[in-house]
Amino acid sequence: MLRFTRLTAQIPAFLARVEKHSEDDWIWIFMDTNAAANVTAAALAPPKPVAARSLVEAAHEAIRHEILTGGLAPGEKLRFEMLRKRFGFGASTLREALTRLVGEALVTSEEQKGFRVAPVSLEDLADLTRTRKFIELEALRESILNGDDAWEGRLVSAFHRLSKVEAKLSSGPELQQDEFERRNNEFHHALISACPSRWLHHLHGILYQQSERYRRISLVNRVVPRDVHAEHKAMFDAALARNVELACQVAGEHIERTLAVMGKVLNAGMRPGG
Amino acid sequence: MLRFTRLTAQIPAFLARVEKHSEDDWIWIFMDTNAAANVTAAALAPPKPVAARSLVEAAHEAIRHEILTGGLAPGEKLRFEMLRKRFGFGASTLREALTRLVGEALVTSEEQKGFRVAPVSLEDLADLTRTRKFIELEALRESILNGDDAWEGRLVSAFHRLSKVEAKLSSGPELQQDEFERRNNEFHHALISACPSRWLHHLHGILYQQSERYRRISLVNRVVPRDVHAEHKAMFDAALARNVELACQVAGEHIERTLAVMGKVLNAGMRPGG
DNA sequence: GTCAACAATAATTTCGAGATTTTTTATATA
DNA sequence: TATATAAAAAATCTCGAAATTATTGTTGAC
Repeated sequence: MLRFTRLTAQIPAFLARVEKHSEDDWIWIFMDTNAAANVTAAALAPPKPVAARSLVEAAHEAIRHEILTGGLAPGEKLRFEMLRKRFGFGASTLREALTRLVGEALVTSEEQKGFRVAPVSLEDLADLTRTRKFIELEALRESILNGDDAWEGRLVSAFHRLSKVEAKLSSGPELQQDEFERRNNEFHHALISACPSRWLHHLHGILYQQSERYRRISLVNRVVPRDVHAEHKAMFDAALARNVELACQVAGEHIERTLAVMGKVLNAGMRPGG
Repeated sequence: MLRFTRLTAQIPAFLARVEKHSEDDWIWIFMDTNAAANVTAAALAPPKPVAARSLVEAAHEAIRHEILTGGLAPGEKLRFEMLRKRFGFGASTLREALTRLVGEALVTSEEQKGFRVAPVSLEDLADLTRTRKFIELEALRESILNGDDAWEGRLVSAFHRLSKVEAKLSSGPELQQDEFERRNNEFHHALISACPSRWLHHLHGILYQQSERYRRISLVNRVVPRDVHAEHKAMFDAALARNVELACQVAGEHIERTLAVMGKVLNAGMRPGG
């Protein structure tokens, strides 16, 4: 855990402010990732709170967030000099953070030639979606069959929290995107949380994070009106009713529809080099 | 690529000998991983040739090999001082190699508390096998449906090479284990190589490497007689005949049987702490 | 004008020392 | 004896410089 002594000794450039909450033992580091970033005059996202136990973890989270939100573009070369200026970490620290991201397939690396943000493509999106559907439906099936009262409790809670932020999202500005992603993740994870297979969860986690990347691209420039809340509610109802076939069918359609929407956005907005 | 200047400048302790083959551009580094290892008087494995483009890659390969073959035991703490003495790499290099292994789930890490070899268990083996079957059969199905002449060629070649080493394995000593694993991998990969999904291949790769670890444990102390060659041949024949259902059934049984054998070995040989 | 060899520049990779944190040991107190 | 606190030891984590490699630019020969 980071203590104040640690933070005062080396305050990296990326730090916006530091807070100590009395409720727990964590130090919250608010990162202003836009401060040193070469972003255009777009609206600045609010600082993302990160409870980091080490600088490598902080660097990992910071770079991951930039990749997911597009601050670091697909295919972009990740030079250490640039990353050092932008985030304020040392070379070895950055290197280890990038290696973690390679393991998550968000970054590619070639020996002696450095790192790049993993590219995106329509083909990859289609393959990813198809594979995720394959994994997620199996996990959902097992989860519904194994779900107990605690599972139902998690599901009800997650659905409620998601519904609240969905309501805000449709009316207000796009400030809530990080929060929406968090709760969306929470809901989808709750659905399959009673699946007993550790490995199925592990694989699903990899694919889900990948698809989050595409989802955020299509979220910022939404072109197709869509009632996501109704889709989530249908999944929620079918799961609680323990109707395996219906739940899988609805979830499958939900994933497919996401592909359709994202496909349109990518197809319209992607440039050859991007 | 490593040049000789690089090697002569810093010859790590793990180097046994260095060769330059004229046929290609690689420098072959023969690592004597037992030299500095605290192994007992067990029979020394022959040096494993590794074509490394960087020291991180060499360290990654070396440690991975030790974990797969049991030279580093499941659950064992991986202290940097020990690794430095044993392999001869610097701290940052080792750190990055371990981070790669964490991405492959062969090593676990806890912030500020270091790295450990990932544990093994009967539960994990059962879950792993079940998940691998799920993924591999789907990939096999798609592969057979999409396979062209080139795929058949790869399959015939891989099966032939595997058969040769299988014959040697049953008669001779256990010197061929690395080679058997390589060709076994080659054969199983050839079977599904016509599956067009990149992500299915990616996920399968993760699971296959994990199961290799358990397989090697059961190989060194084989207790159940088994005609592996016949099983491989049945898979080979069904795949070439484009009989999807039969191939999947046979492959499924093959995976299940492997679980049964490994389960017996683990159950008999595993100690509480190991 | 094209290509190869060479020099200059820029990037990645590696190492070891110092800073920080965790773990162990010692000491005091109830 | 058990518990809490403090000092000592051992481990991890981080940084920046040095070594190595890749890339770019230049020159000269054909």
